[in-house]
Order: sequence, then structure tokens, then C-alpha cells
Amino acid sequence: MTLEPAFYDRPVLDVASALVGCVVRRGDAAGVIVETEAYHESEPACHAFAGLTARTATLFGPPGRAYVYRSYGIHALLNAVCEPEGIGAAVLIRALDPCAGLAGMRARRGRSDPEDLCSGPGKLAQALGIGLEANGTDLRSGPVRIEPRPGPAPAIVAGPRIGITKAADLPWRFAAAGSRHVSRPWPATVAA
DNA sequence: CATGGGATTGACT
DNA sequence: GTCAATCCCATGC
Repeated sequence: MTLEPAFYDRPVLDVASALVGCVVRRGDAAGVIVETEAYHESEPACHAFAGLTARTATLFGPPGRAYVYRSYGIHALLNAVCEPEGIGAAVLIRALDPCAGLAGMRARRGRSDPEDLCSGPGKLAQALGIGLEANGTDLRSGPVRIEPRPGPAPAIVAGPRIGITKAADLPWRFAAAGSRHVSRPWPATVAA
């Protein structure tokens, strides 16, 4: 069971909060999303802000696909493309609560602490074995899939995005309240 | 064609 | 807290 394309075909902020509590799966490895961030072509922190280029083609493509890119020459970061085709927008998956395939995650990460397996966008891509080859693949039928929330909707907190230099004031970061698997401790400026 | 910077992480002081 | 690693690609000459 995976999320329909229509799930992603709406405002990126709605999708970013709706994805918290959903499950990302690749092969035997899976985890519950506990942290996301929204990016939209209208603001400069988004790669799509520069317009349609070879790098951002996936962002402007149809919703419900994976946008994977390399950051700092080292890490792969996983995003879910949102909004109608032609609009550059995506949700960055920043952290997971590991729930299946822990042995494989530990092997790929070289670490055993469950809170250090997927508590960051680069970490979770490594833990699930997601590489740049997943860029542009379908999140419903491709190697990386996102499934609906297995349980009730979690309480969600919002705050400013992490690790960016542009438009850093927008409260476009969403996380499951109280989760210990988030990429950074929640800042003092917590909003519900 | 050359250059610079980045949605990060992990090791070290 | 500070800092280097490392590569894709956008930008500028």
C-alpha cells in the first residue's frame, strides 16, 4: 500500500505536515517519518528557485516522485516531489524512526544506536541504501516507497528550517512532537 | 572552461 | 564549538 499521486498534488506545506507519521520503505528497511521540511520555487532556499535546469528537472516533474540529490559532495538527500507538474516544490525527509530492517541499517551506517541510524537526511538515505539512482523514480511503484500512516495522526510541531542560509526564517519544518529521532533538538521557538 | 558553494556529517580541540 | 571531506552543477569569464 502506497500513497496516491493525488496525495502529493496539493500545497507543499500541507504535504510536509501530512507526511509526518507515514512510512518510508526500501527493501526490508523501513521507518516512520518524524521530521520533514517544505521547499517551494517561490523562495530562494529551494533548488527550483533558479528555474528549470538539468539538476532541478525532477522538481518540476509530476508529483509523487523521488527527488534525490548529493549534498556537500557526500550525502544523498531524499525528497518527495509535490504540487502539479510544472511547479517546483518538494518535501525533504529529514528523519525517521526506524521500524524494520534494523540489521541492514546498522550495516550500512556502521553504527548501532537506533537514534543514530536515521536522525538526519543524509543518515536516513544511507541507512535505507538510497542513492542518486533513485532520483526521478516513482514513490508508489519504484525502489523507494512511501506508505500511509499506520496509526493515528501524531501531534505535530512546526519551526524554522535547518542548515540553510536563505529564507531561514520560514517555519517550514515539521516534526512529530516529542520524538527522539529528530535530526536536531527542537529549538526554543516552538509553535504548535 | 574554471570556479565556488551547498537542504550534512563525524571527528577533533 | 570548530572544521574538513567531496562532488554535482550553476554561474561567470
